[in-house]
This record gives sequence, C-alpha cells and structure tokens, in this order.
Amino acid sequence: MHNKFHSEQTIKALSALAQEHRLAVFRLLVQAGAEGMSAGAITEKVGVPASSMSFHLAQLTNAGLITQRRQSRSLIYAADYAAMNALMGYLTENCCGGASCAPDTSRPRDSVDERKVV
Amino acid sequence: MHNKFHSEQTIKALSALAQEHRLAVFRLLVQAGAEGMSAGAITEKVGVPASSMSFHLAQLTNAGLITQRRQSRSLIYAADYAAMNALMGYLTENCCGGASCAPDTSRPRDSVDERKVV
DNA sequence: CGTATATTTCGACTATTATGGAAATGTGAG
DNA sequence: CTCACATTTCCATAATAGTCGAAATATACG
Repeated sequence: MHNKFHSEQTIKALSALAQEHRLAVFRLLVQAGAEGMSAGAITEKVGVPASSMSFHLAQLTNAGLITQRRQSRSLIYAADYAAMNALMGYLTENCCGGASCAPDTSRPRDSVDERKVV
Repeated sequence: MHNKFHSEQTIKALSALAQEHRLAVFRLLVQAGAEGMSAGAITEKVGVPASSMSFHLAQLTNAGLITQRRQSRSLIYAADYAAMNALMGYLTENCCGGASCAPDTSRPRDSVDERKVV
C-alpha cells in the first residue's frame, strides 16, 4: 500500500503545473528538448522578474518535473519527460474512466507499443 | 489565438486536482461511473467535515471536472469524463515530449469496450 | 404546517503561495 | 584580485486557498 506515495507525488506535480507561469515554463522546456534552456533565457521569454522565476523553477524542480544542471555561469533547466510520463500514467490509471481518456491525440500514431514499465 | 483559453482552463483543472481531498474525490467519482455519488456518501467516504467537502466539490464543479444534479434531497456528483479527456489532451499535446507520454496503461485491455457515453 | 434530512453558504481564522527588490553566492575573464 | 555576469536566497508583503462550526436553504414526508 505505497499508493499514498504515488498520489502525494502526483499532487506535487499537479500543483507545480497549476500555475500560469510555471505551466508556461514547462511547455517551453518541453519544446526545448533535452538541451534545455538557461534560467536567464526562460526568464526573458516568460517575462517575470528573476527572483520570481527562480521561485517557480525551484517549485518545478522540487516536484521532479524539471532538472537542473550548471553550465559555466548559467543554470540550465530541462523537462524531465519520465516524470511527466509518470504523471500521465497516474492520471490515466486513476482518473480516467475505462477506455475514454488519454486519446492518441490527433497525429498518426500507428505502432504504439511501448510497454509501460513504471 | 484562443490558445490562452485552453491554458486557463487547464490551470483551473490542474488546480482543482492538485489537492489531497479533491484528488481523492475525483478518483472516487471516476470509479463510481455515470451514476455518481451523493455529497453525503462522498463526505463519509473521504472523511472531512461537510462544509469543507462542499467547498471542494464546488472547486471541482467550477473547474468543470464534475457535474452536479439533484435527486430528491441529495445532490449527486459525477465525474465529467469529457473534461478529463480534454485535460489529458492538452497535456499530451503541450507538455509531453513527442511520442513519449500517454502510454496504453499496463493492464490487458482486451474486450474492454464499455463505450463511455458521458 | 412542522419536523427531519441533505447540503450549502457564511464568517472568522489559519496556512500556503506568489511577488519582487535588495543582498548574497557562484563562476569565468582579464 | 577584481570585476561583470548569472542566478539564487532573503525578506517583507500581498493574495489566495483551506478549515470548520453555525446558520441558512432546499426537499420530502406525515
């Protein structure tokens, strides 16, 4: 019954995403891919004061949705796809009625056969 | 560019789910199916004071994730699968890296064919 | 009607989250 | 070593969210 762990983790992730600026940041980082973006670049793109952005980046990091690495003077943030995957998994598993949710959104996705390991 | 509408809606939904009791309620209602459950039954099952529960149910309703209907003296709440579907769609579309997210969740799903009519 | 049941609204309060300027920290260059 | 740069931490403040008892509302029943 380590189920509570999952829902706690889920709530953390949901809370992290449930905020205008943070959702914007996360979308940006998902687009940016594995390379990620520097805090400065993110801050500029999203348009909030640096200290506020730092706060939001910390929230997302704490929720495990993004990772941080240093590259010289800059801190580079990148989306953690596995974490997002896990979140989607939880929601699909617990919050979707049978077959309905998690549709293969629009684009052609034929040989979808990636077995979930989680 | 009615894109902002979507992300606003998404944030509302995420905020609604990002709370221990509300996530519990929503999961409960997803299980309960189209029939739904009375406020009283939910309150008892989740174990919070009635007035608190009322607050949470209002949040979920306001986010469009659940529906309310009256049945005699009781108010019956039910999960709105379409809304959850839309949320999953947004996340898959905007917050998932290419093919990775929204997997065909683990369990054997052979003849599961209950068309959720919603 | 009057009474019991189901649930919400009100109100007062506590707790958590968000904001942003100023100061501190880490890093590289000259 | 000093300076510029990138970013965070600190702190005070404002805003929002959550809690729950008590009073109000809606519905049914005799």
